[in-house]
This record gives sequence, structure tokens and C-alpha cells, in this order.
Amino acid sequence: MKNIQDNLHYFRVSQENPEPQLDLNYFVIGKEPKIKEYLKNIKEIKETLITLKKLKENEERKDVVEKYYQKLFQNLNDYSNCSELGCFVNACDTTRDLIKKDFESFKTITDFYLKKRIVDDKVPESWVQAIIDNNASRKKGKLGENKIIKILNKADYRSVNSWNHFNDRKKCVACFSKDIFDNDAVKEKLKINLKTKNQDKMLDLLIKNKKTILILEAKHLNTDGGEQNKQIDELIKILELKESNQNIFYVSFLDGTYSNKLLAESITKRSRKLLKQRKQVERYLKNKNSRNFWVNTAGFEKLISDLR
DNA sequence: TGCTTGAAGGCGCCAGCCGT
DNA sequence: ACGGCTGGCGCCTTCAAGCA
Repeated sequence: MKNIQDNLHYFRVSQENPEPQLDLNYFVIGKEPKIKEYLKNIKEIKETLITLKKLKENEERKDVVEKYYQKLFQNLNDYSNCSELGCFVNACDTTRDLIKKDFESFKTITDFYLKKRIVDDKVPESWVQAIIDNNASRKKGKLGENKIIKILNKADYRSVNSWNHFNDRKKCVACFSKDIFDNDAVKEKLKINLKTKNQDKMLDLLIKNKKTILILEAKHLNTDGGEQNKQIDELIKILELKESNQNIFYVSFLDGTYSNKLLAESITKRSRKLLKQRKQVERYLKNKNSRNFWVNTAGFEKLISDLR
């Protein structure tokens, strides 16, 4: 622990080494492995829609039409979100999750679809993949953790998944989890408070180097917005955490291009929100009692290389 | 241009239910 | 008793409209 410097140092390292625009760790560019299931289901949906349209034009018997509504309803499954009808649900002020449980509303939406949209039978694979790509962000949940683990593995920190291994190894890293490294277990084994604001909120990683333990929360943000501000608040709250055990440190890790904005030397006065966040972070870091860290990728790498 | 507000939806996990 | 299914929740990120 001798070589480690104060938290403002790593904050400055982070400022001086911004995140790259493109970070391969967060690319999700593999082709959807279940694309065939998507195509099959979407094709069925479209064929049924065509049938329904014809039946209605010919004023067929109600019970016959009903059968096809039923069939369509069954296709509103896991592979329906890339279908035009699946997307149209969102245009009707609702979600597929809700409509899956509400057949009558589903029929209403289907009727509007037939009236307001073009019905054809084309299912281009490239379009389906495009909609999946559009949702790539939702698959990034674990990627931040993985990126940090990769950095740690390179620095000889082994990934462990039991307390025995965690205790035995001098240098290692463990992910918080509901079964082994849950909040209660961490509190008990490390004899710490771990007083996160939300009782059930789990942080991300436990990093051990001999007696020193870093408890890290990682976030990846490329843009701002309502939900992001809550995420930043969460990271700031971690800076406030205190332990009597002097070997425990909390680390708020933020990467992605929003991190650059927050760390930028000059923030225009108009961006009040950003200034406020930045001031809050700096206030905690300047507070002599605070031994917690705020870092981006470069800051974190420096911290790890200093930690011997 | 930036902030605020409100939203979608993928994924993982778990408890509880149900059929065998 | 057991194993699979399902609903609900937590977590994570991005998007968009309206307002100042």
C-alpha cells in the first residue's frame, strides 16, 4: 500500500487520459446466433397478418377470424420484438410485455396495424439484424465488469469464485453475486459496514491485494439523460462510504465518453448539472477523510500498478 | 445546447408453482 | 422429491420530446 498516492492524483491521471471514442470492450458485433428463429417467427407473423387481412376483406365468420388472432397472439413471443407488428405495439402507447397478457388489447392493436401500415411478406435478414443492433446497448450490462477483470488478470489478479480461494490468494478479484459474494457475506467476512444507500444494492467487484481490498462499482456511459444522472448520483454516493478498517477502499469507476465530459477541464457555465456533479466529486476527493477513488480506465490502471 | 422527464428492453437471478 | 417454467425484480444502457 506504500506506493499508492492520494485520490486526487488518480483523478488527475483520469483527466489527462480521456477515454477513446471507440472502446472494443463494449462492441457487440457478433451476428445474432438465433437469427433463424427470429426469421421463422417473423415470417409466420407476416403470413398470418396477410391471412387476417383477406379474411376481413371477405367478411368471413367471426370464429374463423378469431382463430387467426389466436395464432398471431402465440407468435408474440421472444422472437417477435424485431417484427413490424412487435414494433408497432410501442407505437400504441404500450409494451409487448403488457400486450402478451392482454388478448383483447392485442386484437385492437392488430386491427390498427392492418389499417395504418403496409402488410407484406418480406423478411430480410439484414433488417432483422439491424433492429437487433439497434438494441445493442441493452447487452452491455456485464461488459464493464469484464473489461476491468481483464485489466486485473493482466496484472496477475486471478478471478476467484469462492471465499476459500479469495482468502488464500494474495492477489485476486471476485464479482459480487447473490449466492457467494452477496452483501451479507461480504459484510461478515470482511467485517465492514458496506452501507450502500439501497440496502440490496450490490456493488460490482471485490479486488484484493494482500491486506488491501478495493470495492468497485463500474459504470459505462456514453450519453447523458435522466437515468444517467441517477447513475452518476449512485457513483457519487459510493465516494461517501466510510469504513473503520483502513484497508478497505471504495472505487467509483466511470468509463465511456460521458466520463470525458465530466472530467473535462473546462465545463461551460451553462451546463449546471455537469458542473454540480463534478463539484460534488471533487469535494469528496478533497475531503481529507475520504480515501475513496474516482477513476476512468487510465486512472484505474495507474491505481492498480501502484498497488503493490 | 443542455437539462428534465419519462420510457424501452435485454439479461440474470430467484422464489414459487406445477406436473411427474 | 425433483426439475422445468414463469413472473417479478434488479441491473445496465440508450433514446426522445419538451422546455429554458
